[in-house]
Amino acid sequence: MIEQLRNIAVFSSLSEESLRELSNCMECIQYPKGTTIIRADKVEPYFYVLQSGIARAYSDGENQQITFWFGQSGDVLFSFNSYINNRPGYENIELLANSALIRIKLTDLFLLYQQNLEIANWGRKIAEQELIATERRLIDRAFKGAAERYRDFTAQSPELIKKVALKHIASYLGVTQVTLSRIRAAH
Amino acid sequence: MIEQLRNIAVFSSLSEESLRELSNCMECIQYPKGTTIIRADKVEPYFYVLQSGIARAYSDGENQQITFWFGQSGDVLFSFNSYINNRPGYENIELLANSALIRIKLTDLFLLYQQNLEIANWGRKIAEQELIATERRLIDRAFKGAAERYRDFTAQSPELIKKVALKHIASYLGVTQVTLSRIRAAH
DNA sequence: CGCAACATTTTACAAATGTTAAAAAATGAA
DNA sequence: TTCATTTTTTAACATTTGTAAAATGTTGCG
Repeated sequence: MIEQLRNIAVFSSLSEESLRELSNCMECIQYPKGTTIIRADKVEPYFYVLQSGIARAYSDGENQQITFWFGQSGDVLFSFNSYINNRPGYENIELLANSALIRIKLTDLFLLYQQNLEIANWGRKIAEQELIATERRLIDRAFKGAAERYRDFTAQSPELIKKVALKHIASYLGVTQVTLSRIRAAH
Repeated sequence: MIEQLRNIAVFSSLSEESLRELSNCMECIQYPKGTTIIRADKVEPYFYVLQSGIARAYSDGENQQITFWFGQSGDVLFSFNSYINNRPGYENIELLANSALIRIKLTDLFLLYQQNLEIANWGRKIAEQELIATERRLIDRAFKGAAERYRDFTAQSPELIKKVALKHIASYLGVTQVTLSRIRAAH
């Protein structure tokens, strides 16, 4: 188990001992494509790491559904508002492929944060990495047009382009599906 | 000093002892309106807390300057990329009013993160709060029109509307100044 | 296969926002 | 105050993006 975890980037910096403590709270689970693992308006009690598969987070609006995150192998996956504020979140997360996940109960994880300095700093770095990625997206929206964001996305996530419906990619990029089609047509 | 810190929300959760350790690394400084305290393309060696005053973070584009953050009393203020990755950042931060700040050298802060469990968790929560605020803005851009974002901004930050140039607020909201004027004209 | 369900593209038109330039208003310094 | 500078608004027009609906393409199942 512990050797297997070493191959997952998010765990690679942890010492043998911390990794063992963390692994005591872990479960491996597998879900089929189409499973919704996190629902808006519920407090989600687990923190997940996606070992294999694809996930997307979205929120429902009046007449639209906005995708604002995609996850791939190695990515961490959690309801921000459940994890941070212990409140129901605004995101649904569904699996777009059969997926293998590791999950950790938040109550266990928070206990570790209060007991283990290395794990507390590990949790800090997870939040920091998510933060810098999110802010980068906000700034990219200001400086780059939709066509450039689409090119960047295809360059950085070629597997997602193949496997994810374009309507989801369109809302992730902040445009309608019609606009994305126009971008793609302009080869 | 320590009593003074207790009144600043970001420090309020810390124990007497941790607060003393942290305060050993602190300096109070004052800068006049107009000072640029953090520059893009420099590694910024300090973490700041704004005791009083107003700050804005912006990035320079080809022919535009995009404001993506405002800070007020009690807000933390740091170059994300310096703090998280020890690399030059993409943001400039300038003061829009005479301001009093507390600063902590990052090298000292990182040492504390490796020594003090409570401070490590304090740093984790700071990143988490910034994360959830940033993600909320990204989602708001998808679900709300520019007029609604402007109304929300005026409701949540009435002091900023009074004191910050509208051109900065326009770019913060993701529209041109002309569009913001039109929104305001439609009372 | 052949159909049904769903995804993607295309078209025509509407609405929102951007661009540029100029006018009006506000600000700050002498 | 007065002048110069900067900010904000307004106007006219161009461009982008959105909306709705139809056409085309794709997928999976009986």
